[in-house]
Amino acid sequence: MKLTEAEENLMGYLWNMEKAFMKDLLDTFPEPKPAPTTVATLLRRMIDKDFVAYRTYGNSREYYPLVSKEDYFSKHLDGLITNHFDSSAAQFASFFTTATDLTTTELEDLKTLIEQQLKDRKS
Amino acid sequence: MKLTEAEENLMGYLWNMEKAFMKDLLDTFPEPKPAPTTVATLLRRMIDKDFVAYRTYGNSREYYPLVSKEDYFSKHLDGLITNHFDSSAAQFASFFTTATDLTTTELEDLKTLIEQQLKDRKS
DNA sequence: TTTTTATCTCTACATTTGTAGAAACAAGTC
DNA sequence: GACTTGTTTCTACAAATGTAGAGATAAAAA
Repeated sequence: MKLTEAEENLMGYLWNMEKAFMKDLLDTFPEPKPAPTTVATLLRRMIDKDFVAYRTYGNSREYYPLVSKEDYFSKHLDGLITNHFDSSAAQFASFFTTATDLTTTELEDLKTLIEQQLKDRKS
Repeated sequence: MKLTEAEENLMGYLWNMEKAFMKDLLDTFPEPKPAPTTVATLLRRMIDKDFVAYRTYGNSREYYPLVSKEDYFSKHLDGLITNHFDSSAAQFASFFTTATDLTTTELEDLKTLIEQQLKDRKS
């Protein structure tokens, strides 16, 4: 099961806020804000898909993600790599570093990160 | 303009083959193959969206991509990073290296690649 | 040249997606 | 207690998507 674009967008807010009431979500949307019923519908669908759950507080609900951003995008990436990069994460990585316009500093940071990760594995 | 999932899948074949006739595309699909008219419809929509064009050879057409896989995914990535990683490619990169299960060798290759890229920039 | 095969266009249709009004309620405000 | 506000459910509906039949046609095969 996958989120649609509108749902994914809303989910983005929810990931940032960790948990939120309808009102908070609506506030987060930039103008022009969608109708409250629109957000309600999206939330409902996301609940049906088991991406979101909620706790009831009085008359309203506090929504929260059931799937972490990491897990979600990890799967997303995985699908992308499987379908379009010969299932090779390395191939994708190589594509990524060339396609994105990382600054020199960012590249250096990335290198450090990789070195760190390599070091961690040795243990 | 964006490709839908079914279209993107078909586009994947086209990118691999560089150019292809209807028949070749159909052959590429794994069982159960879609109806030829289904593929025809997808191609037509992709042509309308300017992602594909064709040369006429006799009675049939040789289709080819108008957008490179690199450009396409570059934009895709860009959108993803903008919307969910604070517009920071570095942040995404860091997520990527942890989320994907790169082998040690792949990590080393990636490191080499980055070093190469850093070296290239210095000139 | 009759038949078969491949391809293309047009049309169709069920689902999914994006968006939201109408109506029901509960909680807070006057 | 009547009114306003926030929230939810139900229902709706246009547009996008996935999938493909019917029919026209042209090339290839028999």
